[in-house]
Amino acid sequence: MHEVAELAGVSRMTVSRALNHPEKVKEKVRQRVFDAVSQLGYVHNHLARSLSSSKSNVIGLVLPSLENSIFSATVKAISDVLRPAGFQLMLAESSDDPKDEEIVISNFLAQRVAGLVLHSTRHSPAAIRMLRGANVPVVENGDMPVDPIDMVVSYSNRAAAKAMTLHLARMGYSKIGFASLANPRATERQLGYLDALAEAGLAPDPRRIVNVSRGFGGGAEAIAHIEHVAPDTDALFCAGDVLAVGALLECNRRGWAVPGRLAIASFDDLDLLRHVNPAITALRLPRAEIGRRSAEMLLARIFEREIPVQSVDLGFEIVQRASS
Amino acid sequence: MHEVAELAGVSRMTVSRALNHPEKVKEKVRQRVFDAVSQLGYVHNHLARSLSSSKSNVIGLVLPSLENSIFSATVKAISDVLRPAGFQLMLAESSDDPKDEEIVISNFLAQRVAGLVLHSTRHSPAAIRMLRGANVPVVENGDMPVDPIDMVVSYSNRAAAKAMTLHLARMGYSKIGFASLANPRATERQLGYLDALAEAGLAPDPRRIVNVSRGFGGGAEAIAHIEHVAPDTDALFCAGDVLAVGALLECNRRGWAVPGRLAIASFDDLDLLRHVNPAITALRLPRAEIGRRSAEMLLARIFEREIPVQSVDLGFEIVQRASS
DNA sequence: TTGTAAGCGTTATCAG
DNA sequence: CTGATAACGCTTACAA
Repeated sequence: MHEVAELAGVSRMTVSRALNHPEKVKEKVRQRVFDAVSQLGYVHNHLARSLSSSKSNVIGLVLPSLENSIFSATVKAISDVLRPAGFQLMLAESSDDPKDEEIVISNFLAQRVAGLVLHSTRHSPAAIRMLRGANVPVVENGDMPVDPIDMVVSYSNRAAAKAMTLHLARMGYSKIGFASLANPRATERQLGYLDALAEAGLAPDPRRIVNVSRGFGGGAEAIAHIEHVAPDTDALFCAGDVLAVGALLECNRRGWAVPGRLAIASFDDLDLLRHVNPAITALRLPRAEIGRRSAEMLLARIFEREIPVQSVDLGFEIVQRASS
Repeated sequence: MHEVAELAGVSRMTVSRALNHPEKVKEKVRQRVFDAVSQLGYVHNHLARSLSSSKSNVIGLVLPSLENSIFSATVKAISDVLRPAGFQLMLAESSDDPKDEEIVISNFLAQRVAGLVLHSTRHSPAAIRMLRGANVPVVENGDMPVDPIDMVVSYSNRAAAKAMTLHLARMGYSKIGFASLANPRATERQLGYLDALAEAGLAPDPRRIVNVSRGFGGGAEAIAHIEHVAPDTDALFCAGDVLAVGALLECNRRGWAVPGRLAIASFDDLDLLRHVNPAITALRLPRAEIGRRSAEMLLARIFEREIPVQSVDLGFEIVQRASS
């Protein structure tokens, strides 16, 4: 920057201003500075800038898993809002483990991120303490938390699962099964499923609830479980889209009619669900909208604009298709 | 850090040492420092650390698209190598546009990233100049580049596509079509497809080459194209896994026998390909290995260790399944 | 509109 | 093994 200043015949301060607030520098000087910058191939040092101004332009995002395609819509949406504002995205994985999340958060705070998006609502006490102490804007994403740290943009897993189960019940299915996964969001969904059974006056039957592994294979596991343990199950609600597709493909393989032999419904609506045969009934969740709103709320807070609400429940939508 | 030093009764320098090189500080002092740190809830400032030491602990990753699930295996693998080494991952999207990539790279350089992974091999001249000038370790990923910037970990799109096409030819298919996408990797794959036709003595037929849109819908578009423009096509090689699944599902919908009416093969091997009916023949690419090796090479360079090779071609594998 | 001086929070360097 | 001092490259606050 020193060299740029010399070449442009101004002080370093003027270079800084030309770079950060071009409008505060006379047109002619600004041009000289920009010319010098490109002539010297000067690259601004954001580290020094952030340190000096105590304003960072990095946002941290913590995802339960980097392998899950479900989150890519959220990531993309966040990134799309951040880029034009000149912010960068830092990514890390919590593996749904509060201890791992705590480490990741502490690293992000050490990087002095300007804001944080956490795709989870379960945090270690230490993590919560750090976040509150750091006075950094935080958006939580994965569910509607009971005791939010700061801002929230999400939907309720429990309410959504309940709505879908009730939908199946209203369509006449009375022996509804649930294929679950080992993560806190799936656990909430299972509670919603049970809520709905109670409300619909259907007796819950533990034989119809099965925990399976992630991925398409999990869906096949669920079908095998139904066949052996509760063959009279007439509908299967899957805690994840990939599971639902796996289950459907397994039914196709076995020649089970869907929905004749078994109806299938999915939590979350991947594009794929519309393309399989039959297309799968699903909960459409506003993944992209969640990312967009999260980033916008963060930026609003960073620029000290008013934010209308601290907590946004974006809801969900049931998409009825041929599989139920 | 000042307060930590006071509470521990040492100088700031000793705190810094206790944090960064614990072994260089007497056990007793170290303990006092750590106690003070947790008592005060002190969070190390990596910005200042990086500025002062001119060593950053952030790696930048540029992906063509944040929405493509194909890349998640690479991201995950990179992250898994980086975390234990204390490095963070910064993410950005190039949209396969060299101009966008240039902006993203310049932002990363402004953040003083310690290294860069570029999932692309086409860069703007300005970007190349910046990278060379910055003297930052770079790994290129999406293909084997003709003129690498620095290090390379990849496979050859052209060679892989050629191998798969030859494989189909050897199986007896003689009217092989190609469903392509509008990105540089798909373009290379198309060249490989043409290479193979030439080598197999099959005449290339432009009617059998179709550019489709991304996603499952693109696969259906390809099938529609074949039906109307080149109905005697006996095998379809898809430039992407999602395309291949879309094509297969569309065949199922139309009642086309696969591979009887049309064989299908995929570039890239998603888990899903094994679960559809019939399972789809695919090229298995070492996505995770690419991420792992890329991160390892970057770290080796950063720590000034010897790297055995600058450029690694990890190859590919043909997985023959029921669809061909 | 531009410049001067001080400092952001850390670490490199060298002395003790 | 520990401490004093001077950077690191920029911006804030104020002065001209």
